[in-house]
Amino acid sequence: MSDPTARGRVTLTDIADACELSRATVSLVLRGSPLVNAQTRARVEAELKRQGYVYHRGAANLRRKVSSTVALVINDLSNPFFAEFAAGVDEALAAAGYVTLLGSTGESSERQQAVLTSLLEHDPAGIILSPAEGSDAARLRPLLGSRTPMLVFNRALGDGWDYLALDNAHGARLATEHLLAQGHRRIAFFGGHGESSSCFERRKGWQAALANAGVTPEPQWIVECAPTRLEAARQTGALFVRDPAPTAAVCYNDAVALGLIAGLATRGRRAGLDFAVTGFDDIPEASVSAPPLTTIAVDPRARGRQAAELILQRLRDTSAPATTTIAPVRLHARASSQFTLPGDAA
Amino acid sequence: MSDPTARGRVTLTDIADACELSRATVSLVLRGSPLVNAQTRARVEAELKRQGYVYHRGAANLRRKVSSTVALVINDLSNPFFAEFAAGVDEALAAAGYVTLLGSTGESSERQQAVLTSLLEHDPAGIILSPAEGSDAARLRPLLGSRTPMLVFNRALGDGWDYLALDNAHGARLATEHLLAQGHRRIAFFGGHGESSSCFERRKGWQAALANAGVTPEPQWIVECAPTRLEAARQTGALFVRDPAPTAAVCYNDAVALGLIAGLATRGRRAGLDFAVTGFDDIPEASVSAPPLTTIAVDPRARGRQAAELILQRLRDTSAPATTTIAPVRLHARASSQFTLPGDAA
DNA sequence: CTGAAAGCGCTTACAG
DNA sequence: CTGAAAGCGCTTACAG
Repeated sequence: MSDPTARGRVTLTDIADACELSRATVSLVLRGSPLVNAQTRARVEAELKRQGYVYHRGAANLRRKVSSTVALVINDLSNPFFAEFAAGVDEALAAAGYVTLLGSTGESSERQQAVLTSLLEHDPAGIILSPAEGSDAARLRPLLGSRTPMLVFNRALGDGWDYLALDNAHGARLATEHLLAQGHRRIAFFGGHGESSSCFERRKGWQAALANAGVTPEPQWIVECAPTRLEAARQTGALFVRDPAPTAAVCYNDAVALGLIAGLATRGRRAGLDFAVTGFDDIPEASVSAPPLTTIAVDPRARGRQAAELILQRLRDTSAPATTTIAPVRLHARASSQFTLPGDAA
Repeated sequence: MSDPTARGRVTLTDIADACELSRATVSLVLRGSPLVNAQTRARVEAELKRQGYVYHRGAANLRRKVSSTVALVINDLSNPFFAEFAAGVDEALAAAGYVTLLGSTGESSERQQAVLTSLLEHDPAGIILSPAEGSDAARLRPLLGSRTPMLVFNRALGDGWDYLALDNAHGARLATEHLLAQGHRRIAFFGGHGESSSCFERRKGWQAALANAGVTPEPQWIVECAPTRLEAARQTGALFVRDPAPTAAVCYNDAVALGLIAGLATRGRRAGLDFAVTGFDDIPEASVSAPPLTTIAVDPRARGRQAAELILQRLRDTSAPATTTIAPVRLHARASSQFTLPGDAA
């Protein structure tokens, strides 16, 4: 069994036998205990290398009743926003010695239940969840019990869990104020569904900025649509059903904004030149679209690192009350909002 | 201990005690054995639910000497190409009942060693590795031993491991032929480093297509640069140092192509109108850039699913010889290559 | 159909 | 400084 190319796994017992020591002593060497005699240690380490020993963290964790993994459940990795987020999470978890268990839900709350069930069986120390649309806290609670702490990201999900939120209201407010500063008054809120908490909050920010500027939004300034490029392009016409129509739109997110830009082009209008558009998220496409998109940057990678820090902190102190953290956002002005209304400009 | 909100974990023993059965019987219920009396089963299942029992797959796997995880090691999740790939991998692994252990290397072969070491300690059944640049098979081999099968993606990495390759040569050939068909003869190969296997293969395909058309490439038609937008923009001038200059360029990848488009614009040239550009990858930006980018689509999500299938197959048959699979690619023509040379057109 | 016993690979008091 | 024994949560022959 001392042949490194042998079939089976090399275990602590193999090393102990080869060194004529007990497993306990080898275990101490493995975890760098100062108790072990230097010569003994050297002998063991040579043997570990010689046999190609691989530590079985699962067995150790079982015995020690600890876990060295954190589960990350994401709607959809092909969304660059979540991919960046995941990259940030993994980076920070790895730095802290944890391994990321990945799960994705495809925005289905059914799959979310299944994915969480499966991941929980792998005994994660904690969970970072970016909830699928229509997630139900009541169905999640019995699944999670009280043993496994969870950090919810991006979408509110009821009490009892830590929550990392984007400052949606503030972001939409920044975008709206930016457009107001360029002389716009009739500013639409375009895209998204009112039921989603992020859409709701962004509308609130838009509304607040308008109110602050003495503008009362008309009902037809709010256009709902699924947050995809295609749907947004299709709904573009809804902005122009009544006269006078909006001259600018704060979009629910970048996908919607890009769709709107395309929809405008179809109607012979050019974003940035005769209509002003802002997005939300600052996805990579935003910088290369035609025109480049003014948007609200949320730095998803930094959010990922932040989420990881929050859950690690929670692992250290399970008893502290659940906390809500609001992550900053900032305006990234580009050409799509360049169109100003000279008449009204300050 | 029958209180579901109790501190500790609910174990098989808790359930067995509550039902006045042995752990063996409860274990059989858990895994759906037909041996168990229907009433007994019902009783146990009620108790499992009542106590909020969560299966500890790690303990079961330890005893059964199996693993239900696969490690996925990716250069960089913020690259949408790899994010899509990861999404495909996770989708297929989850469907097969495996959980994905995530690791990322940031294109550092040092980190890659560390990440693999850490992941191996979690006893994955197999590994899917998209190697960091400059990966060294000789350093990887002792790490992996012969116990853990690995599937290498995208970059060749020596023998003994399964390999899923993109058909780089064919893709570059398609792009080149596309440009030839539009009348171009002086077609550059722009970007990338010759040492990287993917760049080398793509150049080969470009060369073959040119040779096939009776065109002998001149040395200055090959411009090297780091595969980033910025570097490509900086190197644009190198295409035009000698007269007659190329009228079209096959780019190493989309990032480079987008950089070239920007670099051209700086010099007053417009891709698609007075110069033809093709990319490689079909990243999301390709469809919204100005102009939209003609590129080679590799469907990274499908590649991810394929990679997962390949490693799962390997888990079923460890003894079969290592295999190389070449994934198809296809041309996605858009506006950036629209520029044709009327004089030479067929 | 159910139970007693051993064991997966590791760690942790406790002795000495 | 090292070892013997028990145990983490589960499964697997083997009895009965």
